[in-house]
Amino acid sequence: MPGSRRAPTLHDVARLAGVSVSTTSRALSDYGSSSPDTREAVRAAATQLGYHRNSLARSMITGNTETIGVVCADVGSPFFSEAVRAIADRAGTRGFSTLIVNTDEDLDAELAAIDLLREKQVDGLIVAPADVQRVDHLAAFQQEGRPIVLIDRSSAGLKADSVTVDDVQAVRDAVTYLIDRGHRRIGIVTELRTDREADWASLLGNLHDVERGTLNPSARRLLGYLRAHEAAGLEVDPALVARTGATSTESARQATQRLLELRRRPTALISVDNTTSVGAYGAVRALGLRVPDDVSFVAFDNLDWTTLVTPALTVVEQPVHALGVRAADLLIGRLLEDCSDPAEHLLETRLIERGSTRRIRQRRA
Amino acid sequence: MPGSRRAPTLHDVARLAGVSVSTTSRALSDYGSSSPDTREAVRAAATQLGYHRNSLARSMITGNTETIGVVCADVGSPFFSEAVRAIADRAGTRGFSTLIVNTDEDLDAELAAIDLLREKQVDGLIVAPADVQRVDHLAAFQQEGRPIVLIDRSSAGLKADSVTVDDVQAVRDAVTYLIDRGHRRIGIVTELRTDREADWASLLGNLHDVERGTLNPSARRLLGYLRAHEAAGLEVDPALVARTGATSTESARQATQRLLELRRRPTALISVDNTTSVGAYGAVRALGLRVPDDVSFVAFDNLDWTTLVTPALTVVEQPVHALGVRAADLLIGRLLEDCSDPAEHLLETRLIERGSTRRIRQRRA
DNA sequence: TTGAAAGCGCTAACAT
DNA sequence: ATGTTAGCGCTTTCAA
Repeated sequence: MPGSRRAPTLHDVARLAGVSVSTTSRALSDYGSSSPDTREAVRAAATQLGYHRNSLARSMITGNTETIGVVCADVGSPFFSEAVRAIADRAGTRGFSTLIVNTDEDLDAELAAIDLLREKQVDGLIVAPADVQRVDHLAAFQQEGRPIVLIDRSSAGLKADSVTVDDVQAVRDAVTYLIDRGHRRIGIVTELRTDREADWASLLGNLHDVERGTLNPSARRLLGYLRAHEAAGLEVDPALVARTGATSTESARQATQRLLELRRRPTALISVDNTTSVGAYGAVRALGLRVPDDVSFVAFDNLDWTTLVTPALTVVEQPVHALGVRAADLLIGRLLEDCSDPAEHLLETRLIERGSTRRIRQRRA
Repeated sequence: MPGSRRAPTLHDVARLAGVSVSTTSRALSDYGSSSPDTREAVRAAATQLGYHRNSLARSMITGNTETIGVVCADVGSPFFSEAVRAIADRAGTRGFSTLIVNTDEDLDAELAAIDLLREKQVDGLIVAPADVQRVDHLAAFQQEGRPIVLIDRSSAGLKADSVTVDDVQAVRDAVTYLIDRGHRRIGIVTELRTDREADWASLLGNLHDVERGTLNPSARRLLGYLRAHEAAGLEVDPALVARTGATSTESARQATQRLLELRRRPTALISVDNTTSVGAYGAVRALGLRVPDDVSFVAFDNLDWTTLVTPALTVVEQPVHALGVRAADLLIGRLLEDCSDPAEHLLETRLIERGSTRRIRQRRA
């Protein structure tokens, strides 16, 4: 590189200012004490040389980097990008930087990410774990004295703060909303990656034994769907659960398409996140179905586009920005002082009624 | 924090393995040479202690952190979130971490971001400058021997690689497409922040003197609009340029609404980015206008939702992911070896025809 | 208020 | 192949 001259160090500034390195350090970091005169002189020397502190060296001594790591599935997704935006901003105003790693919900990638971030000496982590049941690596990280805050998911296996929405309740409410409007065949499009989750039928038996923090979000949301049915005394037709195995709109589209081609087509559809919303709505459109005349639709997440389609979609809104801010605040709180017990922080969702659902007359059974 | 015992260092591992620190370092980093036996012993000791290297210490010596900084307006936006996703992934596979800072297109925030990243000793920067005309701080950063790659915008004031699309041409083509289909009153919704840009009428005079790298993207896209008209021998009615002063969909919505309420309403509309697309399309919907019967519509950026509305929108697609990958590769290339002259890398856009434009019969003047 | 000296955890010459 | 030594740039005792 051109102009690759060595960056000026404290030493250089000290020499120019005619004082010692330690005095220079004090004058610049205003810690300890230094006379106004020296401070002035040092500052002048620093500017003259274009000095910038090397925070690596500082971190080596202080033991913290003022950097937090964010580990999530995909910063490219609407959910995480907004959350990360909130995290980075909040952290920034509180003096912390943000390192990002994507995992694509892959556990191995997550392991590697944690290792990397540990080596970079991040002070703490905000994580959306790929699998809330496999969190040993996170526990190990905590054991090293570095706090973790979970976002979007909580884990029964980890004593850590978590910032989530009550998604079981959110979907339960949304499905109840549909049931109240006469819907009896409600399709749900959800992502179930693990075998245990895919075997959701087994959850039906012991619906209430399912602990918090043992299911990933989309499985939890399915649980909300099941509970709504149970509460209404309705059976769930397994055919109405469209499972996608991977995080892709295309996969969701296909699963939804199969659902909508059932002989007894569902009269309503609910999705559980951005991806399934886009995929499911895409399938509805591809089949030329009218919303809400042919099928009612409730989407998860209040994205821009849900107000741009006709009719605008009724959605379950998550306070995404607030989730990020809260996660950042919790983590930094722990870093700075707070030694209270970890807690689960639940933020409120909101069902925003728009035009994509309609009341239907129940057919007789 | 519980379990806050000091993390094991090379020293600890060395002692346990019964060799010197430098041997340990060599064995672990496989640099220099070490016998298989020692390597084995050292590895064992390391695992036993749960040793993890401190890359801060390493960076202090090697002089690089294997970390790149990304400075953009908003990781929460569809464009940057996808670009950042691509950057982080590519960088990750090449052994680099990614620090993110948002600027909201604010120059002061950008200045602060650069300072911060410099202190954190990032090896290089990928930047979407808030103002392509004010890049002294970026030049200074380069002077310190650290490379910068510009993304989404190039700057005449900076000798740096840039990865962009030819947005002038892209919009010019899109507008020409509309003109060819008989449109004579084409509205454009664009963001012009600087006075110079807002005074775009002056650009009309010396259309061809406008250098690359002196206009921000949305102004460049306006330029494409102007050139298309010029090439077709058409006058531009200034009333057809809806200016939004800030990056917000609401601002774009309002500007578009005013445009659509003109006595002589435009027969077609083009937007210049995500924000203006959402805002403009929202205005169309709010006014109850039909696309393309009442107004044709071409959106910039091929977002999910553009295929979910009816009819699906004709769009100008940018290869967002590829922009990110290329930017990361260029930067890392510079970091590793490449000393060639900086270049402007133009990736191709594509006009994807869908159903939102129609051919109209020209009214006689 | 200031300076000298120690050292954070590691790598890189240089000996051996 | 291994150990010794000397730092990287900074903060932080401790004495003066």
